[in-house]
Amino acid sequence: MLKVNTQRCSNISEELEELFKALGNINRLLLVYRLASGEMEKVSVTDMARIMGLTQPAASQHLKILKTAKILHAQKQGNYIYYTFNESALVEHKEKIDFLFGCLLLKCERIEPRHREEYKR
Amino acid sequence: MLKVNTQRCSNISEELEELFKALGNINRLLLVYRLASGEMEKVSVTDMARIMGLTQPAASQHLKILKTAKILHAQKQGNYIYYTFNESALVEHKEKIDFLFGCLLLKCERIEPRHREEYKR
DNA sequence: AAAGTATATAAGCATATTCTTATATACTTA
DNA sequence: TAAGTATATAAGAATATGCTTATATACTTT
Repeated sequence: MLKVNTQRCSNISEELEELFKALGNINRLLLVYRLASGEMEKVSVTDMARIMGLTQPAASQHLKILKTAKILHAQKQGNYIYYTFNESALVEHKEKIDFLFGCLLLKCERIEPRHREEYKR
Repeated sequence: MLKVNTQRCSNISEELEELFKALGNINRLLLVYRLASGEMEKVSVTDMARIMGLTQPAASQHLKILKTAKILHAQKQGNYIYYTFNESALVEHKEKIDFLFGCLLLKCERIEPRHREEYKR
């Protein structure tokens, strides 16, 4: 039998829940893609509001959620607070996702093919 | 400059939004971990209701969300409809996540270290 | 056929999320 | 100092999510 630490799964679940919730919003996810694509390397509240067609408080609230979930972090530069990727935290997030999908895809391989036909009611 | 297909990012965003929303709920995420850990290899509505302490309709609704997001799929076996991992879709989900985090972590490396000190208001 | 079991769905309530407007704070510039 | 700019937060409205109860469907067993 595949041995997996159940306690670790439970802890990681709570940590991943926040990450998935933060990324489970189209405005936040599109912003992350803009940063990831290299289109822009940092974003201020004003930038996000303009780019995503949001009001300033809405953008501020979205960036706060991304910061709390440790996807972005804030750095003051001149007159602006720029949000950029929180590299160290993102590496940890990726490790948790890889652990989950690793277990999960390994598990798929162990299920017998004869049980795989889809059931449609 | 790092070249990334912006249209692909936009399409993947909408696909990933549904995945992240589906996984951004503690009951659904814990269930996925139970399946991923090997603790159980399939789950019925009745199983989920019992295990997670939910009513039968609540479990049915959660499993529907996981099915719609192509994380699980349904297969009838005997008296039960069992939900198991949707392997082919999960492989695609993982590729999208790897694409996002790949761009994103690559982007991190390009940001100069001097801009990395955290700003706390 | 009637009763029991598994699942799904509808409708409504409770809570959470996302937005808005209004306002506050910090800082910069005229 | 006063005005302007960037950001945050508070409060409330609109919408979405997650639960409940009630009921329907499909199937199995007595």
